Amino acid sequence: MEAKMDAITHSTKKLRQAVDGFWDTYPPLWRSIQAHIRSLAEEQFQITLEQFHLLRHIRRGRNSVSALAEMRGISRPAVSHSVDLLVTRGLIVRSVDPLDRRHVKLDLSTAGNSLMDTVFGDTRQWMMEKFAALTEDEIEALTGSLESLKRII
Amino acid sequence: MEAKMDAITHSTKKLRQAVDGFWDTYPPLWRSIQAHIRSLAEEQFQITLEQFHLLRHIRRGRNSVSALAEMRGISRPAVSHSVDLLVTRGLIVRSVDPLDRRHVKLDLSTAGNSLMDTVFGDTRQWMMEKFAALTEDEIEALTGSLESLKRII
DNA sequence: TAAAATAGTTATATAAGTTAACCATTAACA
DNA sequence: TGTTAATGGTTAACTTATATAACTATTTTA
Repeated sequence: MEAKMDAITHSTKKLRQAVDGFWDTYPPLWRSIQAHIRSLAEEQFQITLEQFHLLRHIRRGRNSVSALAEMRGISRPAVSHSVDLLVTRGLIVRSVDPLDRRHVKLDLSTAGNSLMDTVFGDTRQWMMEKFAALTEDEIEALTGSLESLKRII
Repeated sequence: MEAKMDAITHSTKKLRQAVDGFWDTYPPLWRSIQAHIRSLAEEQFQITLEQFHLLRHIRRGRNSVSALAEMRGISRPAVSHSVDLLVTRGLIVRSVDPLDRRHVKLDLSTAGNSLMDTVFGDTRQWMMEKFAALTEDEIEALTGSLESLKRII
C-alpha cells in the first residue's frame, strides 16, 4: 500500500514535471515559428497567419469548410468568411461536388500551391537550422517523443 | 569528403524527420489544449483564450504592456486594448511605477489569481491525465526533449 | 537644456471570430 | 412516396483582436 502510494506519487511528480516542461517550452517555440511564418507570409504574399494555416490544411486534404472548422477549432461561418478572402485572392478554388451538391470542395490554385511551397519550404529550412543545434541523440529522442505524443492526442 | 557528404545527408534526413514530426504532432496537440482552455475559460469565466494567455504571462511576471506584446508577438496597442478589457472586468490592476512614471505595472487582482488557479490547475490536471497514457520511459524522454528544445529556442 | 528614446494610449481600420437565422440538398422513415 | 430531419454551407449582425499612425508623458543622453 505504502509502496503503491510512493509509486503513484513518483509518477505524478514526473507527469507534472513533463506538463510544466511543456508549458515552459512549447508556447515560446511555437510563437517563434509562427512569427517566422507570419513575417514571411505577410511580407511576401500579404496573407495572414490564419490564412496560411487554412491553406496548409487544405493542402493536406481537409478540403471542406466543415473539415477546416473542425481542424482549426473554429466555427464554420468563420472558415467560410476566410475562404471568401482566399478565393478572392486567387489562392484557392471552390467547386461543388456533383455527387452531393451540398459539398463545396476546396483546392489550392496554382498560385496557392506555389505560395505554400515557398512559405513551408522556407520555414522547414529555418526549423532544420534551429534543430541542428541539437545533438544527433537529442534529435532522435525528440523524434521519438513526438511519436509518443502523436499517439495520445 | 564522401564520408562527410554522407554524414550531412544522414543528419539532414533526421532533421527533416524531426521537423516533419513536429508539424504532425504539435499543432493538433496544441489545438486540443487550447480547445480545453477555451471552453473552460469562456464557460466559467467569460474570458477569451487570448485573454487567458495575457493573464498567464502577467502571472509569470511579464508585468508591462511592452513585455506582454513581446511575449505574445503582437503590437502594444493590441495589448493595451486587451488590458483595458481585463481591467474593466476586475481581473488585473494597473499601477504607475513611481520610480519611472512611464511604466504601468500590471498585476492580477485577487479575482484574476483565483481564475488562473482554477483554469490552469484544471488544465494541468487534464494534461497529466493525457500524458499518463505514456509509459514511464516515454515521459522521461519527453521531459528530456523539452529541456533540449528549451535550450535552442 | 534640447533632442532622442522609451512606455503607453488613442484613433481608425481590417481581419477573425461568435451565434442565430437561413437556403439548398440529401437521408430517413411512417 | 412525401414529409421530416440532418447535413453543408452562407449571410447577417455583432464582438474581439489586431494593425499602423499619431499622440502624450516621461526619462535618458549628448
